[in-house]
Amino acid sequence: MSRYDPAEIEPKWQKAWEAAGCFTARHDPARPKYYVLEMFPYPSGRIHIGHVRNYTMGDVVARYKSSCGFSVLHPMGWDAFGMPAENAAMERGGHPKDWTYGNIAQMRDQMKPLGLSIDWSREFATCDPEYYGQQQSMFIDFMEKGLVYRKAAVVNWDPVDMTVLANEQVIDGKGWRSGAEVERRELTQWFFRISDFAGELLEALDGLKDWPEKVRLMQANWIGQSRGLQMAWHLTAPHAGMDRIEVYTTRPDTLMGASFLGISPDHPLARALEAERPEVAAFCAEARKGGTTEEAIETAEKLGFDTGLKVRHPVDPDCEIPVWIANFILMDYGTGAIFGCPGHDQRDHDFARKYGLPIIPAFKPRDKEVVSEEGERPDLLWHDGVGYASFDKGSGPSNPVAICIGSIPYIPWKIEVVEYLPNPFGLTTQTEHQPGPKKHLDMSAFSEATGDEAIDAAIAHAEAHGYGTGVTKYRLRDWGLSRQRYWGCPIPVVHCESCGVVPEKKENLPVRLPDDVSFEQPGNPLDRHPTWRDVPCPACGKPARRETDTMDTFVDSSWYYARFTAPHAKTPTDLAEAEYWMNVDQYIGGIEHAILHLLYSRFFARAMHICGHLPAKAVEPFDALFTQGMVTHEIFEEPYHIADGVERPGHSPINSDIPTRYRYRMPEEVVAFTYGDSRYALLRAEVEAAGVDRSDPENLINFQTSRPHTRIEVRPPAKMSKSKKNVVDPMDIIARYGADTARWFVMSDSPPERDVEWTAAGADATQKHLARVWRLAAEIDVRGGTDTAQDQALLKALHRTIADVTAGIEGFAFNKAVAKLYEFTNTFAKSDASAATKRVAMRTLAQLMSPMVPHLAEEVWTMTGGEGLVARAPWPKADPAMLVENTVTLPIQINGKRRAEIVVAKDLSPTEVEKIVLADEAVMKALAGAAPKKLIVVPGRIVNVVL
RNA sequence: GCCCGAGUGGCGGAAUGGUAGACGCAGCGGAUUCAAAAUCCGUCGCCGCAAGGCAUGCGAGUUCGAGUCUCGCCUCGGGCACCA
Repeated sequence: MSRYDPAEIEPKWQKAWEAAGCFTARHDPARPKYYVLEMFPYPSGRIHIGHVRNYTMGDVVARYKSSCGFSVLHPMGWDAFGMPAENAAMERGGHPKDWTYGNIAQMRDQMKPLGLSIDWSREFATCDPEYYGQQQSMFIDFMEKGLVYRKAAVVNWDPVDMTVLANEQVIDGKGWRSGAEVERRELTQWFFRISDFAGELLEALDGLKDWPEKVRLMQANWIGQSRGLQMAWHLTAPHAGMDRIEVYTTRPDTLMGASFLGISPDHPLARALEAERPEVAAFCAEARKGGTTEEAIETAEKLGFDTGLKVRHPVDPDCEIPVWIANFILMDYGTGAIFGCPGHDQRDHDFARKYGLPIIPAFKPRDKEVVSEEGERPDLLWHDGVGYASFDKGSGPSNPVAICIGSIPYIPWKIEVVEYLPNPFGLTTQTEHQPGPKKHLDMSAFSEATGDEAIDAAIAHAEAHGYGTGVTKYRLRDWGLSRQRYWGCPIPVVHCESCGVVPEKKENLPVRLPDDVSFEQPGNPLDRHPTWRDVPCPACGKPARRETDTMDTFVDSSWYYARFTAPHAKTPTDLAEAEYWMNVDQYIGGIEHAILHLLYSRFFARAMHICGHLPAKAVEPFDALFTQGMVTHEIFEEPYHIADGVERPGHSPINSDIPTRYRYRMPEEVVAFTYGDSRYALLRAEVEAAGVDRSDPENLINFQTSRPHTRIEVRPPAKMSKSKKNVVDPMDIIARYGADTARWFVMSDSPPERDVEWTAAGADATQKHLARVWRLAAEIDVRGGTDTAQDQALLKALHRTIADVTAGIEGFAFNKAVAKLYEFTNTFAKSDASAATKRVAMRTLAQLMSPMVPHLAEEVWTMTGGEGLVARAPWPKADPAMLVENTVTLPIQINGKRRAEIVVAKDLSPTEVEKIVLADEAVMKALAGAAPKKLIVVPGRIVNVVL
């Protein structure tokens, strides 16, 4: 061989690793273990470049740790249940199972040429009955321990297709296929009691030292611990057997600003009124329209309905305030009822202004003025009707102090120190005409209270006067796991008229999904499958019905890491194996999983421990977490429309009622280009058919201009996702350049935690570099240097590189490790050191490169006389003696600007440095004979002369 | 709307509060070659002939010194409980 030929060397070394069993995880009590895991993929059909990035990172860690002497577990599996398989069955026919296993086979074939150090003997898919049967067994254990229960919960309901929709299937509040306005509907569903663990899951975050701070923060916010006041507001007249409304608030200090009480449309009182009065029913129906996501609810127009009922203020029973039903109040949060304080809450403020409810301030900012109308205070600057006492010159407003929206006072929470006054703002007249409380909490002791102190004081007041209790609540809700879909793990219970809900007997597990199902109608085929659905009761034997809901796919991914420690055990886990391999030492995955997947896994590990499936040490299953950035790409949407029942390309004709529709196009299907400041895309097939010369954007824009109605929308880069079709197939890079080029390419340049927009430019250059390393190795004997005097310099650079690359890999700074390897390669190429030394240096370089480019590394290792496999060689150690520098270059700043530099002995005393600095030409010139005002010497780093 | 991030040359990016732009890509100039490919050498933030000045999304602040710390904005991305 006379050149670098990845097509020849890559399969060769992959066979060698396999023959040597390099990657088989061995339970070896004599050695420390290291478990590295990348979040397993959904088998969409083809790997994309994001997978290559993710799995190469894990592979670098796995290979590095293996070289460091650890017994490494590095497994791979498939998160194989979920909606895309059902969608494929609906669109193209076929069975989700065939589609899924076909995709798995394809993706495995695509991953293997990457040369990942994966123990494929542990591979499984979550849709394997062997796996989901163990999951069902654990579900029954969870039932026994009271970790699972049923209750009513809302789903997105498509009234035309008569089916439950996932949030993803709700687009602008409408069903994705039917286009019908989605409703919120209640169903009885299964729940895990994750909220019982809220406090523990929150506290344990502190122990996760090797998790990114931002992930811990996101989880803490998600769990959302709050200290607040729960209290009863009594109805002036009992209604439907209810005489009070329980309200929870995190802002009890604003109690005196209450001007209305709001309840959820699903509150028992609202339900009662709904049954009595058609206008309430009509309002509640309207309020239930739209999706169930928090985003949809928060951003929907605020709607309210005055029930006519009134409640008494807990502090001032003479004060009666109205009860409204409002669409932004969720039954799931708190008690499903709030008191509205429009003076200090933006949402309540908007609501009050819309419906003409009073806005009553409870406090004012200390030492700040309150103003009314825009224009009254010319010394203030105004922005959107809000006055600001100070403005920074330039862009935006800051320091909002004097607050007024229109003529209505409004104080946001940002102000830390507030002043609670018995009669804030002197609004006596206003309260006489409006139903605000006339008695006031005496908050004068807190005239300089911060928000938190005032909240504590208000809770203390409520408890002392017996109208409320301080409680700690969590935002975290129980985990609804029921899905009304086929392609998921069946919930192993049977509904019996006499026995109720009965778990399936464990010996009958797995409850297998039936194969004979059709997806021609919407909805869950299990519901329509009598021979699968109708079974005898496991307890009494009478005819009964299987549960037809399946489990959320998050359940599957909440314990796969534990299953990898004993993937074929006859129980969910094998405790001896779990004891050795757990925890996952390094978990790697996308930031998009920062909250749900990781929180569910943390809960599941605890539940598994309670049921005896995991040792106590594994309740936090992931010791260290790294969240890699996403690979993004532009999204292309092609317009089309349907006229007279026929699909036609392009936008619908102007002035027609026909809607323009869009479909996604893959990057490879379009020619994208920039013209002026805009991005354009054309269908590749059309450009090619028309024979347009693509080398000049001018031609492309002319082609576009000739057919404006077909303009493809180019959306900004977003996470690669199959549903948006903005995925790039890495297979052609691998086929053309080899796996090592693909691996080196994704590890260089971008820091792994950052998102990258994919661009293929540079793969050529990457391969050139690898070929250069190969050539440098091959040429050592032919053109080997002769100057042994240079040996020491080369070795010194080598040891510096060992230290830097090791630090880079340890710190997940792969791009910096790669940069150091480039640097050393340049040093090596220029060095005229002896052939013997060069051989040693090159062999070590191969080792340092081996986690990223393992095939090339083996080849170079062998060429330079390395024994055995690099994969088995111990990681090189930097000799501390070789890292010592004797001199250092100190930049000299004059007034903070660099003006000169000096080279001094590394340990020269500051006093000596000062002497040299003061004698420096540039410094003397700047000083012009005067003494410096100040002279700062930072040993080993910098000198600053202040004039 | 709420929570969490990110923003540095033409591009990807580097920089324990201490020389902004390591390293790579692209570009430009040169060597080699009949020519090209490949390879090698050099150059490369912006303005300026130069001295020098200006530069890390925008505006303030702290500091001898700020890409880095603080405050306020802007833009983009992720998550928001049934996408995985």
